[in-house]
Amino acid sequence: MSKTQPSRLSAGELEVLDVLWRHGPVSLSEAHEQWGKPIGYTTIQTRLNRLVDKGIVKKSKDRPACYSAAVSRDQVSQQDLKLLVDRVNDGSFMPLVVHLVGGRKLSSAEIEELKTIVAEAENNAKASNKKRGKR
Amino acid sequence: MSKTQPSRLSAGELEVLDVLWRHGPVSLSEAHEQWGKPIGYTTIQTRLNRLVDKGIVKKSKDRPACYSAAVSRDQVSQQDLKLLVDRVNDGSFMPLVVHLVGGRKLSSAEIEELKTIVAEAENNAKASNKKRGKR
DNA sequence: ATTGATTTATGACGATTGTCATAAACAGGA
DNA sequence: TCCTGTTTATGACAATCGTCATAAATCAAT
Repeated sequence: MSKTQPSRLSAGELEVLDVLWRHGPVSLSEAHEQWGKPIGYTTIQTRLNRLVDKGIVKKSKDRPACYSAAVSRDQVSQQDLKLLVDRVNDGSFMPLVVHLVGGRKLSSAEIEELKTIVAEAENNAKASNKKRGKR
Repeated sequence: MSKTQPSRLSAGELEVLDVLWRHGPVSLSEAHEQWGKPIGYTTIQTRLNRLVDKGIVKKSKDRPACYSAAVSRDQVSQQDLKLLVDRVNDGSFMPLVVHLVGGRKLSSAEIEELKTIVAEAENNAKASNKKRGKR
């Protein structure tokens, strides 16, 4: 009875979460104001409540109820990335790195960070080789 | 009249594509054989045909018809990655790189490749700085 | 030509998602 | 208390997706 296919959030669900991520806990009417494009009031209500049912959004008991994200942007991001690697890229991740880093203008700060990341990865590799008695 | 939300393929759709990506053009029965887990024959038929309607899979005219992917793994991967960056990560990509590279054992070949990628990114940055008259 | 096997075409059904309209509840002021 | 504006609860409907069963069409070997 394991879980079924862990699923990604739909584009619409992400839209909702995005509002919550940007403007912290909000009431339904606030969410509606922050929405940006035209959308029915009850449409957001329904979307929010469905997310609440899924446990992805928290709803306060008070009135007007406050909705807040129960998952962070990073959590969703990492989950999605994992799914992307596993389901689409058949486990390989380098193509993703290439695509992320290539064809994009990087700031020097970003380049520095990348170097750090790679250096760390290198150290890890060396360390684990040592541990296993390789050299 | 722009496009609506460009949508990601569902987990099930990716399952179908994965078979096509692995075993080139296949007939329905071949697809069914390659499937792996138990699934109804016509279920695959329906899935395949729906993908054909979407233009994501090609169906040959002959009989038995041959189905083949109309999009590559990389195309889907890149599209998905873009959506992930835009919709979930609000445009920022470094967290994704960090997550991809960190917490994973890398081979020395992969580390070399990463260095190359970073070096290229660095050169690009320098080049464009030069072009813009900076230094 | 007949028949048994293979391949296709259709039609269905439930769950999910996106979209709302209506209606019911409630809260604050006149 | 009664009215009005706000907040919630319900119910609906269409599109998509996953799952198949049936039935029709076609092929291949008698």
